[in-house]
Amino acid sequence: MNSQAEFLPTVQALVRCYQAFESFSAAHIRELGLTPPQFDVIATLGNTPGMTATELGEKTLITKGTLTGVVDRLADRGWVERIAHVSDGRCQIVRLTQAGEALFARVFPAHLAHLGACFAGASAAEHKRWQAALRTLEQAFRKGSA
Amino acid sequence: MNSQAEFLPTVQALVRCYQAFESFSAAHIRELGLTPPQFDVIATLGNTPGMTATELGEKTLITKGTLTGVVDRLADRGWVERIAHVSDGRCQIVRLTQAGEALFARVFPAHLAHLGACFAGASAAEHKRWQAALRTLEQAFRKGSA
DNA sequence: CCAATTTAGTTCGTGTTAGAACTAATGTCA
DNA sequence: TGACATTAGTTCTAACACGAACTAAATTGG
Repeated sequence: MNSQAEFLPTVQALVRCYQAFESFSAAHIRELGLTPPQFDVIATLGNTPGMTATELGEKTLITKGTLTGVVDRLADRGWVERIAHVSDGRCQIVRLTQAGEALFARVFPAHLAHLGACFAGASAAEHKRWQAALRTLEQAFRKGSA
Repeated sequence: MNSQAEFLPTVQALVRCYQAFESFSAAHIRELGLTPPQFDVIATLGNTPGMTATELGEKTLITKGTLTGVVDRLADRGWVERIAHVSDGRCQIVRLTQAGEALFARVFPAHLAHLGACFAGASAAEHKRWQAALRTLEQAFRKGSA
């Protein structure tokens, strides 16, 4: 056990860093007329032939109950469609419509550029450091939950 | 501009790390009978004489519209109370009740211990590395949004 | 082949989230 | 002092989050 909660600054730094990213990213996504989960779904479906809802949920980290509603709203706007699975009657394939592909082509590069602007001065070595730190920290939490 | 979106792995690592923390932390908080924002409020008010709702929102990163509802539910359960500010009629002080203090004494150390278990093998040097990385990364996002 | 279990997705309840519009109290400044 | 702007908090809407209960379709074991 840790004596004096010396890990608290680490946790706080993680939360603050994530919040900074989230608000920076979400503000731009909203300008594009989407919510963050909607953008995630569009970005995940882009350049694919579609996938099952379960698979989509795993990639976007959206739980299945929530995903139903997100896909509903995207389908209402004509950006995605649900298609019956060929061999498994329980599954359905979610994929972009033509309008969805057009949306993807418009918003995905724009959002990448928006994020990329934060890293204009970052070296490859710095990215390595960030990734190494984040991965060891992630492992600490996964180890804890095992 | 970055040539090939070399920053994407960094962003993905951040999101994955945060999600790992969040799900590990939230699962325990729910076992304690609270939601994460409720826990944040209780933890922030603990060992203080109370504070204004605005100040509480700044510390917990909960926006004011949301905070109204969170404090409502905590007040319904008798853990916090709203008190008129002495000199400023617009403000109110939110503080723990006696039951709230007892709750704080029970859940705050328990949750710290839960989080601390993740870091049983982490050295002080490792914490320094994590914090340094997270702070420079946070700065990148804040610089971007400036 | 059929009962029991598993899996995919929806629905439901409670709570959180952001932003915008709103009310009330306070400050500012000419 | 009185119009004007600022600040604190609430309310409202649309959407998301999670877990649990539910339906339907597949799979498995005997």
